[in-house]
Amino acid sequence: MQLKYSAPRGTEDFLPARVQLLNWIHAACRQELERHGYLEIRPPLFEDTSLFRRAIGDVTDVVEKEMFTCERGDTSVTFRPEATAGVARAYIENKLDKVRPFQKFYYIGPMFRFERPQAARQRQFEQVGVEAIGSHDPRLDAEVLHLAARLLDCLGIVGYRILINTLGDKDDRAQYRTALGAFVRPRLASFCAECQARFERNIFRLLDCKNRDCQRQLEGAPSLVDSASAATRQHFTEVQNALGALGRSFEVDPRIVRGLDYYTHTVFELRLPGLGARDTLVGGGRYDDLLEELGGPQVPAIGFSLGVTGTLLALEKAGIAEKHSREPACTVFIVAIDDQERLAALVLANELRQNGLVVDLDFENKSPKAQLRSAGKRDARIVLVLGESERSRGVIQVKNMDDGSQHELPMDGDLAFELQRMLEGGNAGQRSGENG
RNA sequence: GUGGCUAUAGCUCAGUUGGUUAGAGCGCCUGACUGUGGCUCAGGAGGUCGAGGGUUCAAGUCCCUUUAGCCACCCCA
Repeated sequence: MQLKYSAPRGTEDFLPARVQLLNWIHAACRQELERHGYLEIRPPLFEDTSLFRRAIGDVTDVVEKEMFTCERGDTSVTFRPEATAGVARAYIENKLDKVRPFQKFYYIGPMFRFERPQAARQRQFEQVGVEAIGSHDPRLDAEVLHLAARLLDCLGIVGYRILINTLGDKDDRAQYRTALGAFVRPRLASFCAECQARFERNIFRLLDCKNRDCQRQLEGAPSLVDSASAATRQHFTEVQNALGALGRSFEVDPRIVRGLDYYTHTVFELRLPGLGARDTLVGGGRYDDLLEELGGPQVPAIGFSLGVTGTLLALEKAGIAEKHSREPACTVFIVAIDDQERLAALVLANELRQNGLVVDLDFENKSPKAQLRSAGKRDARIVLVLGESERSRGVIQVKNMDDGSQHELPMDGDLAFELQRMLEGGNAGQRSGENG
């Protein structure tokens, strides 16, 4: 069983049943996002490599070792590892600040990161996310965060934790970097090797090290809020108040620092325990300086993204995935008894389809019995049987698959209308089993 | 980039201390009086046991290499 070709590492074929599940997720998210006034935006799947370097940060791992980059002559483009950079670029390029300074966007689509796949982690993966650009209002932070949680709620995911923190502004971070450095330096030797490297590279990353010993070392470390400016502290407090007003419970966790360089002030994660290596379903935060850094206007912004791969895993564990993974049924199936009727069946299917019915028929030259079986497997609610005796009399057998009853209808009447009536009137019975 | 685990039919897996034509369940196909599904019964197709090499009279079973998948680290949705 040696296959000549297989899907590239870290990619996945979504077969029809799974696509149903994805579509359901998309639809549920879309509805909730649009209820909150977010409009869909679709930047390209790849951008100039330099955009990501600038936006995400040159020394982040995402940029250093996870980019799918394509060089062609003197241009270098990269498949987007995340969407914020592209949306920010689009906002700037289209001068949206002149049109309507405050705008709320959402996106749904694939992202690409060249890394080793593992649980809930693929090289091509999908994110649902939002970017609200043009407001520094702490109520917006709360809305965005609440919206992230709402998406999980709408999908039926329960038991997630909301963790929030503030990274303050540039000055806050500069000051905190010094304070944290002063705390860590004397005991640096007792941190893990990776943390020792992080100490030079990005000291904040020490805070979310998974190593227990490192965490213990950090007990009593200063937190950013302590040394932050009054304005930063007030913003953070107001975010928390607004969240409370929305009825969201959350935990303030000073170890939430996020790995992308553009974050400022409010950052947050929604975590669902028990998912494996990556239990963060949603990550996000403010990025008040990013647009300016990319050469745009000085406008603040905030966003999040939800990882669909992890969400799929969560839905499977919760037993929600299965009932949204069924292949769609065809409502009418046409059985041709003899070869003479096969062409007529195709033509009839075409007519019924044009009248809005979901119709299918046999393409494998199966026996009538086998055709019926196919119809049953496809969950057809009505089977039309076309044989010689029907043809000669200008009628067709209409079989109700739910109760097995059968009657004749004239071919020249409004067959589509009659079938519709049967389906709507419940004559063909309700779908057995599931409700809603 | 580093480490661990796995690799047998379409799917989920059994395969005893290496020993005759490699099994099950599900799925698929066919049939059970002429043109009728779901249930039942009967039958059938489908595997060079991931690939390459080695040990042996004999290997799915032991050893080596390799590839892929899964999982973990890093990092992150």
